[in-house]
Amino acid sequence: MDRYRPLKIEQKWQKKWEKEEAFKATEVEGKPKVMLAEMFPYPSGAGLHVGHVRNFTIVDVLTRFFRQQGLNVMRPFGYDTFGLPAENYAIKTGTAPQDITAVNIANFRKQAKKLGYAIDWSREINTSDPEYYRWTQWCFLQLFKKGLAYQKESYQWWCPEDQTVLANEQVENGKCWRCGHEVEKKKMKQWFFKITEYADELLDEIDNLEWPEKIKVMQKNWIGRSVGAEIDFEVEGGSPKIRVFTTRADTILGATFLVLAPEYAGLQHIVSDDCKEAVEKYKADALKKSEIERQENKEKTGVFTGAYAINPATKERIPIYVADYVLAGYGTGAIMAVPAYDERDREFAEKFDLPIVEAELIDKDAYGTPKITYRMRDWLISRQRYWGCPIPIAYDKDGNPHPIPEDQLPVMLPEVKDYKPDKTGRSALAKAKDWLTVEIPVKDPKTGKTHMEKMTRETDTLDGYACSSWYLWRYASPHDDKAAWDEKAISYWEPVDYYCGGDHAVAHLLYVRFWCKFFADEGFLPFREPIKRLLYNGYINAPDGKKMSKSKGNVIDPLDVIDDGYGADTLRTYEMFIGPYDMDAAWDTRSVGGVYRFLNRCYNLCFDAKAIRVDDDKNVVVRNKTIKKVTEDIHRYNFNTAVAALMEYVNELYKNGASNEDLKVLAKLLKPFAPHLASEMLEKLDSDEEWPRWEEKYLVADTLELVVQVNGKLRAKLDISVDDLEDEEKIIEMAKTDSRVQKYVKGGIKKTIFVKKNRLVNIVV
RNA sequence: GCCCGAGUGGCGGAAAUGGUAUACGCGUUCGACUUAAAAUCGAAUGGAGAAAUCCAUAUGGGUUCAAGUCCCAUCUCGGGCACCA
Repeated sequence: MDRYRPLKIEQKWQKKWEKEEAFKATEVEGKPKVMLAEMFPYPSGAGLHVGHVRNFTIVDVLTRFFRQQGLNVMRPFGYDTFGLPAENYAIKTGTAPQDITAVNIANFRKQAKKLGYAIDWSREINTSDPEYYRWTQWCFLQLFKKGLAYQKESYQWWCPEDQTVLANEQVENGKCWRCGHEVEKKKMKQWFFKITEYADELLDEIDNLEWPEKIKVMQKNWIGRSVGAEIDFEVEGGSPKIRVFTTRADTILGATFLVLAPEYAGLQHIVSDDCKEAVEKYKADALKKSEIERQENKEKTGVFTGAYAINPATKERIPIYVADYVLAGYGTGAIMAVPAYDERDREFAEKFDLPIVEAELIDKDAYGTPKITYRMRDWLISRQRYWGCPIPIAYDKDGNPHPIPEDQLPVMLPEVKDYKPDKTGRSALAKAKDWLTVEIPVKDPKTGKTHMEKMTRETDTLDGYACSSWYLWRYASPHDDKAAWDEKAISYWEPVDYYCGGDHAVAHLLYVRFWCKFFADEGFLPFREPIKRLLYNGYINAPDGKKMSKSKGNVIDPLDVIDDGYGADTLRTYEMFIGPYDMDAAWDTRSVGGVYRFLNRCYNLCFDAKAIRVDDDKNVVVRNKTIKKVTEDIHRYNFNTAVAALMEYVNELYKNGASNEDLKVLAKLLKPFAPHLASEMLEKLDSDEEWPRWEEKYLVADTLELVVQVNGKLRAKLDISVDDLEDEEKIIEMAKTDSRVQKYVKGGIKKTIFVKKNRLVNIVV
């Protein structure tokens, strides 16, 4: 008998699948489809890590499971290639990011093939391919046309290390999500997408999604809808009114002062002359403070403006302060302080010795107009970096932005020698002098005639999240040169049925939803939510329970596991067996060996002819139970217990022998997890791969085990026939008279309880 | 501080709906095969006890014939948000 040689088997099947294009997906009218995808990876130089393998294997198990059930399945693949690591490497070495990316993609592709994934390789996409980003630019122009891509001058997060602005979602605890450097606030003119336009729908539709509750809550909190009111306060001395936002308009009788954010527009008109110096100094200090300092020091600070407002409810004169605990970007940047009802206002009042009035509550609509405010801000999308999708905009001599005409797309990334941003705060694109000027057709509003005008190109590139906001739709027609996506193809395949990832809970997963709603409104998409079901998988940590990292030297390389002789099937099956897919798990090298032993046993069962037996009642029951358990477990994403059920089945077959049908079923159920070995087995058994069905009538054996409890404690187990289960009196009599039960019930029986479905009797004494 | 999760053997973890706690795997121990080792196969394995039995699902209460599961407190760990008016 030949022994199990994973690498040999795996090579054989991978070649076959490649040659046959075995997983190519085509639309078949009227045939039910399933589309699955993982969050496409950033192809780093380090290659696949065990986290990728977990993520991709979950998708692959479902892909193969649905294929075996005869559904029309699409499972594409792609690479999210724009981003800082490639650019930083380019700056350091002078190598073009295009070249580095090509090498990394080739490596990722080779590794993914080595894992035997059922990918339709004709649907491979890459966001930095001009054929792809041409359509990213097209998407931008649609948003621009509708005013949802716009420029605004305001204070923005700036990373001094990476020399670029960042979106709110990319600032973590006051630090840059990429390099970890502390971020600063800088007043700049930047591009935004108006995601707030869709805040209500993004919030309201969360409840209808089959997504993990955790992610839904995070998105809800991120959007942060507050229902309240805006109230105008007159300022003494004829200064413009101050409008505040509050969710507690009913507490207005207790409003004893106003507070403005340091960045409040029009602050200079309010401040009295004798306070000007102090206010200016406070404002300058506040802007200088880093976000970390602001977060760490929650001690209230502030300064009096010298001005007073009139409380419209009490008609009292109340002082106006400036303090950095009021945020410029939220509400109106001004609040009415009610120290009796708000903890922060009370702290401030106590520190500055301001009155705290326990006033009665009034009708909330008496003085304000209803207003809804969101915590979410518009999405800042311009980056002062080279390695991103160029923004298809040019400026005329007055600095007005004009869209690059669609027929001139793509705006190609120019070739440059030095990828470093220059000191002016502009990206390296500014160094491509020839590229910088462009002629754009402009329509004269008076004559209606079109003439060509020389303009200067935008040198910012798009946030990488823009590129990943529509890639799922590109999968429907990945080589389409007429449109970003084909209307017919997309209405067949999408929305995506299963999307799997372990990151981007708010950013990416909110942005795709936003773009989907926009393009649905424009008539380009026939659905308003892009992802039906989301599987959010956990991390795999090092054996010591800590995060894997190069510096700690605790990284497990999945390719090493394969090449050590365990093979891809063991690696895949192990990562499914490691624990519930949505929980973090620690790598255990010895357990990998356990899974290998299991697959080895499967191999031996199938290729050792001595094992063959004929079907009888007993193994048919076990077989049907296993089919049911594995099928239901995969439907519930309980991949770990599905593998455990297969192990139990194999143990049973080892003990009692396996029939031909037993082996076929084993191979079919195993295929989603260990496709190479299962294919080898099915070939030997001369069998198709069709997913087996179980029959309820085979799930019941003739004799059953009856559990007898006394006061809820297990005291005896009796063998009874199936027919006896119908006769409650007989069952209870059998239970009572059993010798093991007898000694506990001498004092008399109060009552008995019979639970038929659990085959259980409880005797209460 | 607020909002989510989660605490079960030596370890990773099982147990939809309250109904046989500890499936499956690792580890450990013993046995078979072998000159020997590895591999493989078989058996045992929550704790205490000679046994009958008793005690065990973070802790303390409660509901119930019956609680890992439901309710109320408390503790610990992980994640998210964090002056959002």
